[in-house]
Amino acid sequence: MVKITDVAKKAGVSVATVSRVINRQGNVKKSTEEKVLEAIKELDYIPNFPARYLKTKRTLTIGIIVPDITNPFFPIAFRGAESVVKQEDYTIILCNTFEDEYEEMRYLSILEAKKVDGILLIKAPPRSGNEQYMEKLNNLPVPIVYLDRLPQFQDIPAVVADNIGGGYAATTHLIKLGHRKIAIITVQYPLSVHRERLQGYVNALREHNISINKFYIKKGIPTIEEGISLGHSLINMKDRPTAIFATNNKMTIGLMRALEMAGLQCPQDISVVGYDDFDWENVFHPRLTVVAQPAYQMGETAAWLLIKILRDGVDSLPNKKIILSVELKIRESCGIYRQSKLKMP
Amino acid sequence: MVKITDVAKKAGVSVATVSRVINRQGNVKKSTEEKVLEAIKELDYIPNFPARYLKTKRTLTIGIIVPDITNPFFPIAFRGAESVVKQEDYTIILCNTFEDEYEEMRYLSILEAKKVDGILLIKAPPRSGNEQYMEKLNNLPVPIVYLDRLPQFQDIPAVVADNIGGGYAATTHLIKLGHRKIAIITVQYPLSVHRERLQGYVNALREHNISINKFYIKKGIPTIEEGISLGHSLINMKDRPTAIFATNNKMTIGLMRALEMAGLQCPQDISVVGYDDFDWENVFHPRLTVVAQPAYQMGETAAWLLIKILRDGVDSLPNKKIILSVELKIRESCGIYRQSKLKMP
DNA sequence: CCATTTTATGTAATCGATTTCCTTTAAATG
DNA sequence: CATTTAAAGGAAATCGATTACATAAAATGG
Repeated sequence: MVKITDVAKKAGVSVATVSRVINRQGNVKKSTEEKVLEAIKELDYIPNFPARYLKTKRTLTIGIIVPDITNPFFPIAFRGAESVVKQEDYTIILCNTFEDEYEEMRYLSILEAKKVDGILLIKAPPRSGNEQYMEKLNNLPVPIVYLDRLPQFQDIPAVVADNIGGGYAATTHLIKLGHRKIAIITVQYPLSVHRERLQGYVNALREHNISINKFYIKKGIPTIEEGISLGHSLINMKDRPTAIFATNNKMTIGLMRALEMAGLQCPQDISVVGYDDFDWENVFHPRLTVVAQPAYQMGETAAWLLIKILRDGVDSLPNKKIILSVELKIRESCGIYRQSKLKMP
Repeated sequence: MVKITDVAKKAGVSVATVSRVINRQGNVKKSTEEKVLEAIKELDYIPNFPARYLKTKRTLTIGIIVPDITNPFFPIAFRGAESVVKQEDYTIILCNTFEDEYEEMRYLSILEAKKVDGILLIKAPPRSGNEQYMEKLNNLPVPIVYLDRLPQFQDIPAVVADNIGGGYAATTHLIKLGHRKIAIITVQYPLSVHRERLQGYVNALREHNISINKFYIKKGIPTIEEGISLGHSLINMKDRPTAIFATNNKMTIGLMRALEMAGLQCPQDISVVGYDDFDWENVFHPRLTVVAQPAYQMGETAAWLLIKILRDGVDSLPNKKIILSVELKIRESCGIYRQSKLKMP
C-alpha cells in the first residue's frame, strides 16, 4: 500500500508538505505543489482515512438507522439524505433494526465505536423498562437527528411529517363522502407517528360529531400479514365499517388482500385510504387514495440539519424540529357511501 | 472520550493487558480479567475502530454499491447481505450510483480510502472508452464480489440469477398460450443481465420456429417513463404484438401505465409478463405474471462469498460464479391468444 | 545592503489502539 | 528445595496520517 512517505520520497519533499498539498492549506510553492501532485498521480496515492481520523477526528461517514429498508418509504428517504451528504463527501453506513430497539442499541454502539460524524435515526419503538437507553440517547457523544419518528416530546433535532394532518385529511375525506362508520388500522408501537395519525383521525370524527367506536380502532405490527388479519376482523364485524383508513403502507397491502379474500370490491363495497405514495399505486387497481409523505424531502432535510449541526453546532439551529406537510392524493379507492349498496355479512 | 489507557489505569494494569482481555487472546489471569472487564463497564469503554484499524488492517466494514436503492430489488438483496455479514459484526456502507459508472468509480475510490474489508458490487453499465477502469477493477486491493450483474465473461467471484432461464420461461409461457407476436421491452445497457434475458427470449422463439421481428425488440433505460414510452410505441405499431415481456420492474410499471392510457385491458387485449416479484404485485390488479428472482438469497449468497474470501482467500472458492434459479409466477396478466378478441389499432 | 517580515519546508510529537519482545511471577518437576 | 517451564503482565515500537514548532529561504522596506 502506498502511503504518504512514499509520495514524499518520490516528490523529494517532507510528509508535512505532502499533507499540506492534499489538504490545500496553502504555504506551498507552486512548483513543489506540482511535484507533489505529480507524485500522487504517479503512485496512485489515496490518503488512508482511518489513519487520518486519528488526528482530525472526522471520518466523513454518517450512520442511518432505519427500521426496515424493504419498506419503500425508507429507500426514498435514504436517497434524499444521500443526495445532500454526498456533496460534502460523506458516506453512509446503513443499519436495519427491524423495529427492534435492542438491534438499534447494538448498531448505535457500533456506529459510536466506528466514530461516525453523525447519525440519522429512525427510531425503533421504545421497549418499556429501557428508559436508561433514552437517557443515553440524549447524551450521545455524536450528533443525532431524528427522522420521521419522535420517541417523545423533546427538544431534539428532528424532521417529521405532519401526521396529525395526514390522519385528519384522510378521515375528513371519507366523512365528506358520506361515511360514518370509519375504521382505522394503525400501528401499536409507542411512537409519535402512529399516535398522531390516530389523533388526526379522532379529531376529524369529533369535529363532525361522529362518535368514536373503539372497536373500529385496530392496532398491530406493521406487516402485510397483520394488515390481512386486522382487515379480516373489521370485515367480519356485525356492524362492519364502510370505510377503512390504514396508516401504514404494508398494512394497507394486507388490508387490500383481506378485502379480496372476502370478495369485497373496493370502492364499491368498502372505501380505503392508505398511507404513502409509491409509483405502482397509481398504476395498478384499485388505484389507492393515499396520504402521501414527502419521503425524499424528509431525508434531504434531515441530512441538511445534521450537516448544519456538524458544521456550526447544535445551537446554531433556528428551530430544532421541522414538520413537513403531507398531501392527500385522491384516486379511486374511496366511494360515496350509499346505504343500498352496502352488503352486510 | 475514554480510551484504553483510562481503562488500564482504572484496572491497575497495563494497556497490553486490557487489549488482551478485549481481544480474548488468553494469558490473562481470571482475576485480572475481571478487574479489566469491571473497569470497561464502569467507564463505558468502547474500542476506537479507526485506531484499531491501523494495527489490525481490518475495519469490519464492507461496501455495497447499488445502481438505485429505490428499485425494490436492491433493498431486498441488501437485507439478505446484511443478515449474513452482521453475524460477523460487519457494518455496511451503502452507495447509490444511479447507473452511472463515474459515480461508481468515485464511490469505489472512497471505499478504498476508507479501507473497507470488501465490496459487493452491482455494476453500473460500463461506458465505452473507460476500459482502463475495468482493468483497475480487476486489480483492486480489496476483495470484490459481483452481484446480479456481470460486466464481462470473466472468472471473478459473482452471484447472479439465471437470466437466460428467466427470459426463456417468460417467453415460452406466452408461446404456450398461443401468442406469436411477442414483444420484449428491455434495457439497453451493456450488461449481462439484459443481454441474457433477451437471449432467453430469442432462444424460446427460435425453438418454436417463430421468426424474430426486430421491431418487437425495444430497448431503453430502466425507468417508468421509458416503460411508458416504449409501451406506447409497441401499442401503436401497425402489427401490434399480442403479448409483451418486460425485463425490468420499473419499465413493467410504465408499460402497464401505457396500456391503461391506450384503453387496453390486460389480459383481455394484451398479455404481459413482468420481472421481479414484490408484495403488491399479488394484491393489486391485474395481478402480474412475473419472473421472480431470489433477491434476498442473492444478497445472502454474495455476502457469504465475500466473507469466505475475506477469511480464506479467493482461491479457497470451489467455484467463483454462482447462478441462482428464477421462478415464473403465473398470475393473471396473460391470456390465451384468440384471433377474434384482438382489437387492432 | 542589511534587518525584518513573510513564505516555504522540515522534524518530531501525536492520535488510540495492537503486538513483539522481554521480565517477572507462578506452577510444575525431579 | 532447586531448577525448569509455563503463565502473566509490562515497556515500547508501530500503524499512517496531521500539525505544532523550528528553521531556512525569499520578499520587503528603509
